Amino acid sequence: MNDRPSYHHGALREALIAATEALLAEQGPEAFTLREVARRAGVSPAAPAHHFGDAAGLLTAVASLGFAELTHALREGDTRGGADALAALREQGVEYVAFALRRPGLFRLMFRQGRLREDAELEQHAHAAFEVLAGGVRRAVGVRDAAAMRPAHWQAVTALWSLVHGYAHLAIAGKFDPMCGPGGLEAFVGQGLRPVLQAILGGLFAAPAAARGTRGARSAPSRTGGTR
Amino acid sequence: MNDRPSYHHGALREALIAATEALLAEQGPEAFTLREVARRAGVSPAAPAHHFGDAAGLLTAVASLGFAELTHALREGDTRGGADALAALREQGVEYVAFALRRPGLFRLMFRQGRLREDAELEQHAHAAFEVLAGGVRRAVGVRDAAAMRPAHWQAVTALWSLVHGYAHLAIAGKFDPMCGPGGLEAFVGQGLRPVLQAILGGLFAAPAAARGTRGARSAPSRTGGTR
DNA sequence: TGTACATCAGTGAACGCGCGTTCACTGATGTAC
DNA sequence: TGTACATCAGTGAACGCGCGTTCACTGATGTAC
Repeated sequence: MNDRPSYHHGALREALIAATEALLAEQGPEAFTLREVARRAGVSPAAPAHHFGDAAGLLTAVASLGFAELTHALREGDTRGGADALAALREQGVEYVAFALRRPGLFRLMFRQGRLREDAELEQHAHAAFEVLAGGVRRAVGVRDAAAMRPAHWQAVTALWSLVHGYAHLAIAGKFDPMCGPGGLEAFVGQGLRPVLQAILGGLFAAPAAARGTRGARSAPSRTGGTR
Repeated sequence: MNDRPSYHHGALREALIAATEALLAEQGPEAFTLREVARRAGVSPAAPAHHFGDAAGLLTAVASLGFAELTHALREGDTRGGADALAALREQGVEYVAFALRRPGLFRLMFRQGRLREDAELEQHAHAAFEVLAGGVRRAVGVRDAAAMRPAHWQAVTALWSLVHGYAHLAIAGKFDPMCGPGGLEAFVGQGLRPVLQAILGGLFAAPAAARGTRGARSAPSRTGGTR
């Protein structure tokens, strides 16, 4: 099993993370075992313990990197949206779903209870991703910081997050396949997600229902004209 | 192990399903094993095979019942909404999330790939639940049947489904806990979900973006006044 | 109404499996003097 | 510049575990005549 030039691996930590990501991509979080990852890294089953303690430690590190990558993607979407706050939110949503479809196994791991351990770095990275979204909502409603957000603003954040999260989950689970038609899932998402996000953002930020809480929605001019 | 009055159990099939549901409720789908369920039913590990073939068979049967229960709940929401099509959709959404929070383990099982086997009854029950939602959208846009639905209508269906699905998943995963404040998750959902759904429905069904495809949202009167 | 017999629904011991983790160990590396 | 030695990062055999499934079996039930 040891056909390395040196007795030591040299970069085992990184190799184990890479092997885990590959396994997640190929077979999902259910297929993860410490032994399989050690096998892929060409190392004995006991070796990972030196770097990650146990299986949960390794998975937690990988999930943490996943959130960092998601944060990066969301920021890119935000930037692409430009000065139009709603367009920026919309592009964040597109990036969220694109990330999940690009890395379905990793995405599912990131939200899997039980396999991850409590970890300060993981929580920090997860929070950073959330903050990009919350920041986008703040820009859209003209609120300075988190302390100034009112319940309706939090509701808008949870609504947007829920929408893209659910969309990603259902798409990964193959639930949209029967509706896809020619072009497959990719075309379906590409054509459907953006306008839907746009419409929802219009409803969320233009109607009194979202801004005031439990009052009913009334006619009101939309705050955005849409950028495409 | 056999302290039953009779050698035969009498209603083992039902007992196994009940034991599985209890296990799902207590510890989630990850904790499910055939042996544990047999143990809870007071029966030998080989007994379930007579009724369900194998572990996937039992889980599939349970998931199937879960979809039937979900369908029932959605219909109740639809009815509660009354003649107002958007209110009916909104109440369906509330029911969807309520179901997931009431039976988190079962809900997660229902959307877990890998643990379920392909099964006609499962698919039929899952489709029935979906059809309640799609039917609600049809009523809202005044379309007769599935064949008459245009892409924008399917987009509305996927948007609503995604929203409540993601909301349920994130709530179950504890992601909303930091935002809950006093009253906990239940109050948070109760106060936040309904108005958000209302606002989103307004955006989805009033704005040209959702109705026409990729055009931007424009100012338009909301189609509903809200019922609370 | 009784009896023979097929079928059904369980038992419980045993199978092989892969898992995470432990253990004493050892080769390589780095550091102090 | 050498040398002793501590520390680090691996090995690989072994541990006990719980799993799903198999197997020959047996007790109970139902049916045909």
